[in-house]
Amino acid sequence: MNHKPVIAIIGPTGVGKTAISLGLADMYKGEIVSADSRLVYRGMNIGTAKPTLAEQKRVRHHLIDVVEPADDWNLAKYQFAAGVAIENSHNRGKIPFLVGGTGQYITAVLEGWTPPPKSQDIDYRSSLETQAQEMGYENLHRRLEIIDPVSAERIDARNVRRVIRALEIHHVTGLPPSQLRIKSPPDFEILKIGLMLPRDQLYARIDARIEEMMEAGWLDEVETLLSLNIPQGAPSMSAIGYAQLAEYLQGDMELDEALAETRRLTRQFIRRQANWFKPDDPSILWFTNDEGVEEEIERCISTWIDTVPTEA
RNA sequence: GCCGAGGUAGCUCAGUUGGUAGAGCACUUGACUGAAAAUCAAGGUGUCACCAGUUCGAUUCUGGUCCUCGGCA
Repeated sequence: MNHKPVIAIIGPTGVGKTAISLGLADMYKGEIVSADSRLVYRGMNIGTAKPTLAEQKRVRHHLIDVVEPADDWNLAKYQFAAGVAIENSHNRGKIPFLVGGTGQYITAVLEGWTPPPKSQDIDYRSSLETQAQEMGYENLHRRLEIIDPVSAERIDARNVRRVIRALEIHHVTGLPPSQLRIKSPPDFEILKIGLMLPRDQLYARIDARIEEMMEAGWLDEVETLLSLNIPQGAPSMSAIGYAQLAEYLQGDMELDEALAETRRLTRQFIRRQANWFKPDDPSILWFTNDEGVEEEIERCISTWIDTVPTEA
């Protein structure tokens, strides 16, 4: 198979990506490759709005439930696994639908980011974290200026996490990180479908969805996670809502406050997500998710498929 | 009804010894190449309750009015 179609369904949390992509994947013999940094964790179902088991059965899904909440997960692992999933779908003659709300993951896959292999050194990283606390963030940034002025220019000194990552890359590879920001775009035929809704509608949907999650037993889910003794600071437990409900369960916050905080953080998240995919991006076909969108998108996909070069 | 406290940004409040005002949060925008639901940055906002007086000038001082919250009847 030499034509490699990939259909990306993008949009903020709560806009309705899951429902629509399920219908589309059904219709076009697709498989869903999740692009979501929280759906990878087993046992985090309700609060992540993970597709149900029935839904996962209806259409083949990838990159859901692939690690434990205590495990390490990152962009490099995602990119590798997504690459495999996409290739396998193609080999089966299926169209992979890249669906999710993690802009970094989607962009990395579609643009073919190639971060240096094996550039992680957790010990070095934590020693820098200690230094940042003891000597201040300016100190680390000054060091970055010396080894890589280009990165130092791009990264705000106060963004300690990123300054440290840049120093870490240099420490492991011996090269300035700015020279390692390479893209090698994959040879996919890409269609990007964007789903959107006006902010106020989106916010209202989110508020309602949080209520539904609570009724569905979100608290119990968080309680179970707490019983697993996940290490402090594990990315999984930094998920919106999970962190707040954990605080409530540990007696550090009122439930009302935890839920209000969750709504607030979700709204901020929606705005941050919007930075990855802009309404004026000519490579994205945007649709407002109201009555009849699915038909509109189907027409659009059908037309597009006809233009994809096929094997002779 | 009396006594006390107060009315300043969407919210919680600070402040101006008289020169028309500011923090946090909310909200909006942006960055992002191995934590990304993470991390970080930038930004606007006001009849300073109302009316009058003193003053070159009042949100600030004085008087009155209205409203809110306590306490007492």
